[in-house]
Amino acid sequence: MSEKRQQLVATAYRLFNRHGFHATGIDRIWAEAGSTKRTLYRHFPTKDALIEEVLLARDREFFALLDQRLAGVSGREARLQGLFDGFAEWFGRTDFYGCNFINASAEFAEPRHPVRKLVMAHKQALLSWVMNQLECTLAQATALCLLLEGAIVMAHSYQQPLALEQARTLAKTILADDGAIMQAASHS
Amino acid sequence: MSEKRQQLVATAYRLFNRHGFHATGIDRIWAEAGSTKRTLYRHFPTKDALIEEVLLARDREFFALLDQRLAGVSGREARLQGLFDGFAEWFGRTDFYGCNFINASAEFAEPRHPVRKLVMAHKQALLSWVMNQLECTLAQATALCLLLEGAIVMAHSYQQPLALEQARTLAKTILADDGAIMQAASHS
DNA sequence: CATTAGGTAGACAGATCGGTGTACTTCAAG
DNA sequence: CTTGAAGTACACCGATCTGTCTACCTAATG
Repeated sequence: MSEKRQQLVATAYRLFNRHGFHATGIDRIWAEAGSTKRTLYRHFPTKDALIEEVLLARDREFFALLDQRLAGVSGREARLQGLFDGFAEWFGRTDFYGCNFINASAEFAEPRHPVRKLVMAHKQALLSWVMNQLECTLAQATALCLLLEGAIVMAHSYQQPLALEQARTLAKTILADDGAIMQAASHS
Repeated sequence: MSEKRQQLVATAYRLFNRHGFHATGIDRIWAEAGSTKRTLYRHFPTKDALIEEVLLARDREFFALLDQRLAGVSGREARLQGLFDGFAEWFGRTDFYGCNFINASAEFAEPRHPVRKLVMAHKQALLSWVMNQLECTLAQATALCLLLEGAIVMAHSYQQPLALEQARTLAKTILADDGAIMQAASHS
């Protein structure tokens, strides 16, 4: 693990968040990372490869943060609260620019594009994570993810981060219901 | 209203959807619209102005489609069903690329950018539209929008359009509750 | 000592970007 | 008949884009 490589990924992550993937030029990334173009291309063959690396790093960080927040917390309801507390803190950050993977979906729409596959893999991983960590059915986990994604959009596009609390209330009823309500609406 | 102008907006809308705003070049827009660069710049001073016009047109079309679907439908529950039916049809279209305004948020993050202001205006309009058309409280409308936005993300980024049916089930309980549940979680 | 990976510096390429200039045509309204 | 708006065709501009090139430096490892 090279130090320059990490700085390049971190800088790219920050710039991609702020300005988007296509609007961020390679030159700005290596310049702000305090590196050179040759070094960047030594580590990443193309810009797309750098984008993929950034998303992979964010995927790891994201789940690490969630795991860390739920570590030692027992009880399904308490763990649900921990999950939403984590999102609340995320939304409150000054460098919150929505979900990187939702944003990536906006710029890479073709289903066969590697970036798009990373998006779907990340979201599928989140679904599985919720199902495992909150010990619920697939239908419940899908509904919970729907609420979380909705809250992200409310925070980012509506600029209403507090809608998360409504999602939290709904989430509690979903888990408390033992899946009775959601089972009927599950088609996936 | 010029014919060429409409073709330019329609083509730009299609290309922006498929490839994103920054990844779509001006040259491709006028070429595929069967026009010329000079004509494009006669109608729109800059590319950003074209983007804004495209979003404004989509905003008008979006609410027109919703109004059309709810025309003549009476009863709050039936109107809610009509709204979700409209979204279901939207998700099923082959040219579904998620919500243009959510996507615009990904590429234009600065709050003072005109495009970003259009996004917030559109989402605020949707919130008001839901509140008026479904005759509900602000808290209920916020929760319903959260469910709709969540369903959009599930359809676009998760590739699970059927999660919309879970949102529909939750939405019914929100409206049936007469706002009791949501009132407690409302902070906005 | 030799090899190799990582980093630096800066030029360079070919393409594309958003946007402008000029000159000509068409056509409807005053 | 004249004016002006709309459209066409195409050259052109400076800037920026991703990516490659050569050449040299440094440090660790075998």
